[in-house]
Parts: sequence; C-alpha cells; structure tokens
Amino acid sequence: MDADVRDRWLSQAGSRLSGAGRRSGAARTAVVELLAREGQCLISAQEIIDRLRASHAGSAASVYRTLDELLALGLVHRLEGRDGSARYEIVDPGLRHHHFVDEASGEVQAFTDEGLDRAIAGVAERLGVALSSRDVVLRGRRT
Amino acid sequence: MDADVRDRWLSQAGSRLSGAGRRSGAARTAVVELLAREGQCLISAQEIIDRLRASHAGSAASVYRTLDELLALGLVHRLEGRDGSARYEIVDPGLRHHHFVDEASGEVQAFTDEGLDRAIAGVAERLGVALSSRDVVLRGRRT
DNA sequence: TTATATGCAAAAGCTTTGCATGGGT
DNA sequence: ACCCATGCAAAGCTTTTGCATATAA
Repeated sequence: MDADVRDRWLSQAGSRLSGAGRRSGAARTAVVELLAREGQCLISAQEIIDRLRASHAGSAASVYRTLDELLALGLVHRLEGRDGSARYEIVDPGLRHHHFVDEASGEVQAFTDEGLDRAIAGVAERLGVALSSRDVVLRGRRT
Repeated sequence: MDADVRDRWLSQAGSRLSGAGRRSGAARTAVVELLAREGQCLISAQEIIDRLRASHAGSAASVYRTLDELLALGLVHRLEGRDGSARYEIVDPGLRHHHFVDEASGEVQAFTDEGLDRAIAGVAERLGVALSSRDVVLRGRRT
C-alpha cells in the first residue's frame, strides 16, 4: 500500500464528492477509506462488503451505491472479473498499471510498461480517438 | 462476416468437439453455427439465447453448456462486458484483434495493431510468463 | 428543517444445476 | 441399449431498487 497515493486520493475523493453536493455518511466514509488503503489494485465489491460487515460499518446497498458514485465521478475504475463479479480500483495520476492474472493461482499481479503504454497511445492516434480508459489483462502461467 | 474464417472455425469446432467425445445435438449445432457466423466479434450469451429462442432451436441451459464446452476446448474466447454479462468470440488463427468501445454510441470496434502485439509479447517476456490470452479494451470517443 | 444517506428486504438480471426425457452412436 | 444432450424449472450470485428511518447540513 502506497501511503502517498492513499492520502492524495482520499483528499481528491473528499473534495470531488462534496463538490458534487453529496453528503458524507458513515457507510460512504468507510467505503472510501477502505478503497484508499486497499483499492490501489483491484478489489471486489464482495470483498468490501465482507470487510465492512465484519466491522458493522456499512451494508451491501451502500457499498454499491458508493461505488457507483465514485465511478460516475471518475474516482474509481471498474474491471469485470472472469467470474462475473466486478472489481474496482482507485484512479490516481501516480497509479498507471496493467494486470497479469496467473492462471495457476488466480493471483493478480500489477505491472507497468512504458513500451505498452506507448503502443496504446500510438493505436489511439492511428484510430483517431481520445481514450478515457485502457484495460489490459494478460493471462497465463509463469515459466 | 468473413466466410473463410467461418468455414475454417466450423470445421475446427466440429473435429475438436467430436474428438473430445461429445455428441452433437440440435441445440449445440445451432449455437456453433450461430457463433461461426456472428461470433467473429463479441456476441453475448443473451443475444445467442434470444436468437435461438426466436427459431425454437435451443434453450438457455444448452447455450451456456455449449459455451462452456467451447471455452474449455479453446474454441471461443470470453470477455466480460461492462454490464456484467459475458461476451464471446470465436478463436481463429486468422482473427487476432483488440477492441475499442466508443463511449458515445456504445459501439464496439475491432482493430489489429502489430506494434501493440509486439509490446504485449515484450511484456510477457520481461515478466517471464507464457500468455494464454490477452484482453485489450480501449474506451473513449472519436475525435 | 429539509433533503440526502442508510439499512433491510425484495426484486431483477445472468448463469448454473438437478432431474426427467429425448436422441445420437 | 447405453449414455449423452436437452429442456424446464428451481436455485445461486451479484447487483439494483423501494421504502421507512436516521442523519448531515
């Protein structure tokens, strides 16, 4: 967990949410704080729900509602999991990575690669599009 | 729709399925033929179900069962949709493409890009992994 | 005070599964 | 004849929604 990213995103999220005219309640606060700490790489809604239930700090409905809000404000990014459940991760300028899924263990590893980023930028230019998001998920086995 | 790809995949699918000891029934045949024609770029299970129901040629259960089989045999590729419903597309040596989603219209456009493929191969080598699949989904707007 | 956030429970999709039946080989 | 494929309906999951209540501003 990167403390700089956590703090920066937390303050970003705080201002964007209040700027959008939303009030801050206990459940939303709990979700936002959990995401700042553990949403730096893909976390599932179910995992958030389970964690909050363990500390009596929010219901499933509030988790989904908060995630929707954050998504609409561009504060989180959503990636569909292989099992039909969505995974979220915070959006922060200091975080730009892609994902590799080890099919042997199911474990997700984040990586960065400048060459890949350049290739994607090249594609966007060639297609004549302005990108708002890029999902790259590689799957395979370690050799 | 590319007729060469359709025919090649159809014969591939036929031999691999019977080779795996599976029998051919009406429903599975209908799914496989529909995929050969319209699964060259992302089609959802729901869409297949609706089409087959319209022609009384298969149930939801059979569609999912067939898709699972094809997936296990590596004959289709599965990509999770933004709305929590999976999308499938046939796997064919002559078809290697990535996807761009136009956020204005929701339309999906397939594209190929050698530079991107090279960059991905480079990443795999650097990470020391053997890839079994690569999902690249770019989202944005045409400029 | 007044609108919004929350929790519960019900509802809504998509997908899977059990079981009896039909059909391939 | 034997087993697999199929269809139906029920069950399972994740996610969404309605509504009464609690709470921030």
